[in-house]
Amino acid sequence: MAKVKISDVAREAGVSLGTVSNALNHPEKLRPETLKLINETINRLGYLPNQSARQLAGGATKSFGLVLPRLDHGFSLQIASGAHNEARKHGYDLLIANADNDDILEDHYLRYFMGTQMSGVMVQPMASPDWHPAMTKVPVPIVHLDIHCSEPGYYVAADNEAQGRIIAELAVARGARHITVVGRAAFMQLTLRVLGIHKALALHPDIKIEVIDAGEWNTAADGYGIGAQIAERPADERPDFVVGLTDVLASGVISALTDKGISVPEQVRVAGCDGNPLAWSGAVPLTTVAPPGYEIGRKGVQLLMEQIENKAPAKTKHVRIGSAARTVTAVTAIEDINRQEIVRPFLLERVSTQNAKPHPTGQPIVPTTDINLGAYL
Amino acid sequence: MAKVKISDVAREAGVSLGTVSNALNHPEKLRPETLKLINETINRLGYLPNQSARQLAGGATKSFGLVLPRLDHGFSLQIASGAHNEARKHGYDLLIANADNDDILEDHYLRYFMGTQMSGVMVQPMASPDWHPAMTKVPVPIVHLDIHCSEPGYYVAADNEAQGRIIAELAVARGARHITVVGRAAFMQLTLRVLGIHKALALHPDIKIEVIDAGEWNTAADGYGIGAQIAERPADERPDFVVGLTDVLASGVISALTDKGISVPEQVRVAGCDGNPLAWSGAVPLTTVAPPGYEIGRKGVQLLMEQIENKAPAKTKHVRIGSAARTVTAVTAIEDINRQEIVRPFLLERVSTQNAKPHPTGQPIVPTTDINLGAYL
DNA sequence: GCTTGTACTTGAAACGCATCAAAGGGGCCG
DNA sequence: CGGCCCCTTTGATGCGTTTCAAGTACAAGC
Repeated sequence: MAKVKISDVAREAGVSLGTVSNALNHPEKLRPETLKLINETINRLGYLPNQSARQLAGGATKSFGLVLPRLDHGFSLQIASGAHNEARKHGYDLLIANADNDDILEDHYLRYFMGTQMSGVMVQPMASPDWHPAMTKVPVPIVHLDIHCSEPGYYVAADNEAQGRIIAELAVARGARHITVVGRAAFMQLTLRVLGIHKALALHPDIKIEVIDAGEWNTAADGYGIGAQIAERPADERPDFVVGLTDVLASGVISALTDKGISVPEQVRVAGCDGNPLAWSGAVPLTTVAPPGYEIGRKGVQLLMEQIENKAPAKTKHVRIGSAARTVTAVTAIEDINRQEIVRPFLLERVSTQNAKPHPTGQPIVPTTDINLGAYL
Repeated sequence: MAKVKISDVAREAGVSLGTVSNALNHPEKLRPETLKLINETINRLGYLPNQSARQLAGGATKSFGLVLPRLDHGFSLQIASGAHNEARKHGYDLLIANADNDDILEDHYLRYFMGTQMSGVMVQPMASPDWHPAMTKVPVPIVHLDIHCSEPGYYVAADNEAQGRIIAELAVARGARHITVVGRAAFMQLTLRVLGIHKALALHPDIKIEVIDAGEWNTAADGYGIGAQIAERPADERPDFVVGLTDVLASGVISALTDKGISVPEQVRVAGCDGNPLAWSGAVPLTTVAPPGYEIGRKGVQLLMEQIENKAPAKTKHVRIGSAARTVTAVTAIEDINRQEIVRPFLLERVSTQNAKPHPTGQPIVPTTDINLGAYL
């Protein structure tokens, strides 16, 4: 069971080595009967091309790498999904690596991908991308997702600050007097959300605001714990509006409040912040802001293709994807037939299904808009 | 910005090519000062080793490939998480490919991984693994996850049939008279669940049972649609127990019923079948059976390691992981302080946290058991 | 029959690295 | 001072492909 190599196939089929290679890569160059003969031999021998050798000899392969901070975060999955579909559309493979919230690992996989002659690499970085100089010197297209900074490079991001702003404005509109933000702003995305919340509330100095740290992982369990803690306060010290920095947190809070006999949203309103499908399946609806993860992944691949196809690509390009506000609005309009402002996954799915999208999961609802970062800052 | 290669580093550092290679792979062989010089040069030049060349020259790399049918299915994510952690523990990388419910793609990525000189490959196959002969001829360790069949090979699976049986027995214990199974049994796993349900109910011919197809994707939206349909029936034609073949379906059903004014679980009980964290975050708890995805991923990697380390590995090995029943029981016991039998993610997390597990996500609660398949059939 | 052209096929060269036998250098002992 | 051994470094070799210039076979046109 030694490995079958191309020369074995060639010998066995009675043709030359180069011909077999052509059968694999340029079948149109071969006489149909030769091709058939070779294919039969390949199957008979169980030959599998050695990708490493292919890549070494042939330069880049048609595949992209995607490094994600975690796999169990719905937003990252939306990115993966969008990136996958777009990549396949261009005939590229997509390989995903899980950095597991570890920046050493993130760097590791990044280097791994860049060294594998990937055609392009995408990262959803955990922190600011102050890359080792090596990164920028390597001639592999790279796109940073869900983050923006002033360094040169390609970036695609949702507008996290706007997400915070929108949810805060929503709270104000609902007459909130006391807002509690739940979560640890460990990652830049979350930090930006908090920033957005503060900016929006700066216009309303009369509204009380507090931020509660939610433990390292921002899990539903953390949310539950804090929810329980909030429930035990005297009624007048209790917030009337809770914002979970992630939807999962918010959903934990809802569960705790409900368990403790505090009704949501009658007594306390709870909102999420990241449109995370993980948190959407519950029977109690959760108001949230939906960032277009799918679109971000898609646009990321498009930027990769752009860099590949242009000989002299732009040095820097910032793209901000779709206004979260519009998503909320659109779905809210539909949801008005129900009892309150709601974003639910199946309703989102229906919306996109009605738009004749082939497969509902994670499909974009919000149009993509390219906006120069400068216009924002 | 031409690619920096090892010879460039060697020339620049004034050492030979082999020395640089040693610096990368066997640093202990070098004099510390030489090593330091080389490392500095590597950083200065931004050298990144070409993985393809490494693999070509050096044989297999320490990395595993994992092909999953979809990324947005919680169970697959648990597998990925378990596999990832176990792989890292052994110093291996894990690369994930999304087959996107497409068996052509599944095959494609499988071949890709096998051809990349991966040390091992895992698949969660969509259908029965009647591989092309090529698969078995390639000397790369392979483990099939979440499936079992009689063909030779390595398999790790949850006991899907038992999952169905358990949920059906639960329904009987709750006094169900009319059970509705919701979902399309498109994949073998779901088929096995239905089989388990039928087997368990065969002992209770007086209980009415019906199966409703849920559309191609078994989404929450599909569940919602069917739930609405159930809600509109006259009360006496309505089931008193609904089983969603997936938790997502079940959660859609719950939402619909609740929306239509039918209370869960007072009027209709709804249960899931696959312990999918995606569906767990809601405020209305969902009874479900939790298959140990994390454990399956972990065990998969262990089997890979076994094949790698043993010169003459076993031809065939079937492993069934952990009883789902016990999970339900364990958590139910804890949940008794609340209002009903419940499995909720944060509670699961707490259980495992109490057990001093480092990171809660997807951690195993159920002990792993290796059981010969023969004992089951 | 010879030339030109067309349609395939060939095989050597290169891709960037790990490996390993061999060479080099330095210290120690007799 | 010579012989030995150990530690470090060297560089030629080969890994399995792709590529491409060069070759072959055959047909058409003169």
